[in-house]
Formats: sequence, C-alpha cells, structure tokens
Amino acid sequence: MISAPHAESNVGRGASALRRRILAGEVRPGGPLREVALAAELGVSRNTLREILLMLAAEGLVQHVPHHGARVVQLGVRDARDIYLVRQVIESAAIERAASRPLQAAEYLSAAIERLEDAAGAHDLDRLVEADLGFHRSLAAVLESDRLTALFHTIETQLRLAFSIVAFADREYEQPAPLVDEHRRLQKVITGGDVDRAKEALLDHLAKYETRLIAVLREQERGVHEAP
Amino acid sequence: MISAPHAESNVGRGASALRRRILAGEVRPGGPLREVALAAELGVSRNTLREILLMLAAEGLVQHVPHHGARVVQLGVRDARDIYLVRQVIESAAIERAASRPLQAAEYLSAAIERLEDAAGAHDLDRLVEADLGFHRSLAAVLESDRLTALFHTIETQLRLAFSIVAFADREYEQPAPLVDEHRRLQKVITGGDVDRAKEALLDHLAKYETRLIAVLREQERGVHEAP
DNA sequence: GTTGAACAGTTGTTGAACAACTGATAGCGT
DNA sequence: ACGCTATCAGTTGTTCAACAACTGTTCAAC
Repeated sequence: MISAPHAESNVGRGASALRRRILAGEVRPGGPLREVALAAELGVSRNTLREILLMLAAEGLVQHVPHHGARVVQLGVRDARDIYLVRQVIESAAIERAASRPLQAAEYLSAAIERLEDAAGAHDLDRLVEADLGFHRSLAAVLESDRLTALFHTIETQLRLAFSIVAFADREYEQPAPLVDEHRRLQKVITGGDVDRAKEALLDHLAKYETRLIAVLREQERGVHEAP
Repeated sequence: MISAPHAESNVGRGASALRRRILAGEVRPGGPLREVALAAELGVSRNTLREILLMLAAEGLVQHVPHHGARVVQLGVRDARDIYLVRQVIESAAIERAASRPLQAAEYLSAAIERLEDAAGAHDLDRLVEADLGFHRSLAAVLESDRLTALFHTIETQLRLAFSIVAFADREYEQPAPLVDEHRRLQKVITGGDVDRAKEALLDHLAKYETRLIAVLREQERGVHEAP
C-alpha cells in the first residue's frame, strides 16, 4: 500500500508547462497555438496536446475556434468589465459571510496581508502581484464554496494574463507602499464588521483597478486597430 | 459567402448525445463511463470520446479520477449546499441589478412566468422543471455577465441531473399551481423595486428547495451506505 | 491467513494516416 | 483592371492500432 507518489500524467505536466509559457508571455494574447509545433515542443503527441488545450480552455487561458484551433485568450474591455463584475459579486458576498465568521476571516486576511508586506519589502514585482491577488483569493475563500472558488481561480488566471502585459504600463506596482496600505485598510474595515462600509470600500478598490485595466486594454485595442 | 450551416463536429454531436443520455438517467450517478464501450455506442473513436469526456467534465456532469476514468457526477449533500450558496450569491446580485434596470428585468421575468404557466397547464413535468429553472436563469441573465451565466449553466445542468432522480420522490411538482404562484410572487416583489424584500423572498424560496433536495440526497446516501 | 506473483481489464499515450476545412495564390475570362 | 473559380499548401478534425502503465482480483505458495 506504499502507493508511489503518482508521477503526474503527461497532460497534467504538459498543461502546467503550457500554462507557464503563456503566462510568461512566450505566446502573445491572440497568438495561435499550432498543434504539431506545440506538441513537439512539449514532447507529447498531438492527441495529448489536444487534451491539454481543452483543459486550458476550461481554465479560460485559451480559446477554441472551430477549424482554426486554439488561440491564447485576448482580454478585451468587455472581458475586463465582466471580470470585475464577477469580483464585485463574489467578494461582496464574501464580506457578508465574513461578518458571521469574523475569526476565520481575520485569520485568512491577516496572513494575506503579511504576504503582501513581505513582497513589498522584497521589491519583487511578481510576488507583489501574486500577493495582491492572494489577498482577494483569501477573501473569496471565506465563502468556502468549491464552485465560486473555481470561478475565482479562472478569473485570477485571466487577470494574471492581463497583468503580464499591464504591469509594465502601470506605475502603481513600482510604489508598493500605498498598495499595501490600501489592502490593510480593506482588511480592517472588513473584519470590523460594518458590512455596508466594507462593501463600499471594496467596490471603490475594485473600481479603481477596473478603470485602470480598461484604460490599458483600450490603448492596446487601439494599437491593434492602427497597426495592421 | 453562403457558409454552409456548419455540420457540428463529432465531439460536439457526441457531447450532446452523451449529455442527453446522462440526464435521461441511462447511466446512474456514480456509474462508470467505459471508454471503449461508450466510444462504440456513440460511434466515435476513443480519442474523440476522451475529448467529449473532458468537455462534460468542464460542464460538471462528469468527474475524472486518474486511472479510473470518468464517472457520472454524484451530487452529495455538500454539493447541494454549495450549489444553493452559488444561487443565492448570483440571484441576489441579479436582484440588485434588476433594481437599476427594471424594464429589462420585468420583460425577462414575465416571459419566464408565461412559460411556467404554459408548462403547468400542459401537466408536463419535464417542461415544468425546465420552466422553473428557466425563471431563475432569466433572473441571472439580468446580470449580463458571460462568466456568471456560464457558472449558472453548469449549476443548472447539475440540478437537472439531481432532479432527474429527485422529481419522482418529490410531490411538489405534481401540484404545479403553488409553484407557479410562488414564482409569480417572486416576480412581483423583484420588479417591485424593494431590493431587501425581494432578496428575502428569494432566500426563502431557495432555502425551501435546498432543504428538500438535501433531504432526498441524504436519504440516497444512506441507501448507498446500507446496501453494499 | 498472509504474502506475493501472475492476470485480465482499463486508462494513458503514441504515431501515422486520412478527411475536411481555410486562406491565399494563380490563372482565366470579361 | 476586375471578378470568378480552381488549385494548393497548411491546419485542424478524426480514426485506428498498438503499447505502456496502472488497478483490482485471483490463485498459489509459504
């Protein structure tokens, strides 16, 4: 019964590898993912690669167009609005629930804040983005809903994809102090118990990032339109 | 440019067929889906069948266990709680949004009510279940969020799966009049504009069905436990 | 009775092959 | 120059047959 540590399957490994590549920007959003070439690069057969692409499609990293294969998802303004609407819905609900289980919420969020402070101290941009997302993931986790957590995960992935482009264009992350402060304020008002005020603070916070992301995406869309 | 009506792909057709079979109860929840046999029955190759299974897994109809293949999802009490939590979150959010676009909400919901009345008049149980779900789908549609709509769709599918078993055990649907009335009341209070009262009515409604579903699932789980 | 080794059934994965579709190119007629 | 269509190369969709890897079971040996 010493069940060997289950070397992950090829599609699992391949999916991780491709996910990493895409998030690293090795294939630009909208760019095609050719089956034969990718299969060779990942060292798997084409059939296996197709399964990998299906998985990443379910994760929202990849888009399937019939007879044109898979493309890396390219977020548009419409997607950004949708994503932030979902975040409003999920995270607001989490705030409501946090009010009825304050100790657990406080624990989750303070741990997240610590990670944010560490990342800010290390001047590591990737870790900072990660910790920012992590804070909100912890908030969503208060709901203890597998399905909402899964949805939040796909959204997180898509945001990471967007950030991998946006981060350079956004000065905010270069001055991490106010970002940490703002999340700390969020934490306090959420664990404070005043649901309405907490929700309001959250919506403000999200709206700020939404408009910022949309601005960059608009710029990008215009660029695509201008340069054929 | 007369682009022929795109005969659906094999995996699309196969997925529809298998979905229909599962929802028709031809494979009982928890039952295994053997690749070779199924591929033969659906008239596709095993590779294609695997893609089909991945799609249904993304839809939440099928569950993948490494080296044991796919099983029809078997909802447990925990799933039922989660599903109804998600419905609370999504439909409550929809009610809030409905307040700011009352004409559209009224239109969607009244159409849904009409379908419910038709189904009730026809004494068709399947159509009644469908119309019940349709009412709530219309409510969720007010959010106009692709991602939340998609999540709601997977939940709807899982509920259909559960109902295909539960409906027989539940007398409620045999007397459709109160069911229609309750939804009509919901419609009125939602389009009425009093968000808090509407939410309260919704939560009551959902809680009723949740406890009913959980009761049946518990019964079922006990049955499984007793009869090896 | 426990251990362990062979076994049959199933999933995981591969490679090659062909069909079907798409977009682009080149040629034709006007 | 313009529009049509025939062809073509590249890509995806799908199949097939085979083998490797894993699982639960059966059966024999101790």
